[in-house]
Amino acid sequence: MAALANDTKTQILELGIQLIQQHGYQAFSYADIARALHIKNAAVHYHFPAKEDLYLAIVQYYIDVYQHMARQMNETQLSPKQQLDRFIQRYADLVDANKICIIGAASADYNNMPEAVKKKVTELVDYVLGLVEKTLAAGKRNGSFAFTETAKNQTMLLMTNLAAGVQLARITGKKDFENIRKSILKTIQA
Amino acid sequence: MAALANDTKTQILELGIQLIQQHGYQAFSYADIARALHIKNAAVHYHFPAKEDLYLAIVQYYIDVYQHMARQMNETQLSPKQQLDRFIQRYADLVDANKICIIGAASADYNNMPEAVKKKVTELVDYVLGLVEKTLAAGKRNGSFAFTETAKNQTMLLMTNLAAGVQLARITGKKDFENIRKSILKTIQA
DNA sequence: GCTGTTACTTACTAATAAGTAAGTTACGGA
DNA sequence: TCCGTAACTTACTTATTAGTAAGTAACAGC
Repeated sequence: MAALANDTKTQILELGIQLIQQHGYQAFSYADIARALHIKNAAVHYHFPAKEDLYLAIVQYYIDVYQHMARQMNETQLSPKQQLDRFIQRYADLVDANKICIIGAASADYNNMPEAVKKKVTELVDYVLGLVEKTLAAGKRNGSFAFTETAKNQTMLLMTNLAAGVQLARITGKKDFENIRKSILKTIQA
Repeated sequence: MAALANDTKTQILELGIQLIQQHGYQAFSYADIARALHIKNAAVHYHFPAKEDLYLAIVQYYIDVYQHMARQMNETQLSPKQQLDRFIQRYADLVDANKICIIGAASADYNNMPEAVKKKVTELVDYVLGLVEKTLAAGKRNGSFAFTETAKNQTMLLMTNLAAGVQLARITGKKDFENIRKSILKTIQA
């Protein structure tokens, strides 16, 4: 929303996202960000006073992204199948960039988070799960998906396949994610 | 193997495992371990000179655990169904202890690892995947499991469900893991 | 009874972490 | 033209990090 107002602030945010997905929250410092953007440590603190503020902004950014995605999918009248393909493609892109999804990254770090961040993460997860659940349910109704589980359970199966799929691919190689992707699609193919 | 020789060393190792699964590798320090065990920082370095050595020992420890488990399962002639139940129960225990599995934890931290640790992690993952694959294949042969994917692909689906299942449960609550567990079992039930 | 080894402690170091206070520069109104 | 604010930099502090060098106490073997 207001994210594009300030250039440096946006750059910090985007770099923060990248660093979390590539190295984890604990593994990067404000000094890393400052170095990469050719600004000083204190400039990062100017935009995000504490590291917790940056984390919060990153999670909020993803909530915004998925809300935007949901709206766009509605407007463009994408079929449930197309919606799901697009969603899965996001994970394939993560694999190519040697990243893991923020939800997985957040989970690994969950026990170290301040309450405010935990709450935002829960908000994000609930939103994303809800989004996929609606897509799966719609696809079942129009006959393009078939599964015997509830849409909610099928969503959890699919999401865990994707999230841990990118994690596994980091260790064992990209082709494992491709196999998982194909298997997921078979699982719900009508 | 030789792990039980030295008491303090074993305690450091076990505490290290716990800290990695609860907080992640980057989020704990030798000072944390020293404090908890009422020894000095330098004592931890005596047993594991660098943090990398501790990480390596932890991953090796899990390789040993799973090798032991494999041998035991063979000796006690557990059915594939019983073997899988036992394996899945390990993940349920993680959820109860508010931990995630080392493979998931290692994946989040993979890009920060020295090559030697990466290699050991790959060794662990390959071993565990191989173990589950054998169990699924055996279950299919004796008619207790049914699935259309290859045993390898089915293993990856199951493992990603479990690994990300415990991660999800950390954020959204334990009952989500229980639902995933039931759904997994339905998926492969003959 | 001396020697070596194991398992530590004491006492550090250098690097890096997050965070802050005070100053600077540029710019956009009123 | 002065004023305030935004977006920084300079110059710090304090805490914590991994890691080390040197010393010590207990004990086992010869």
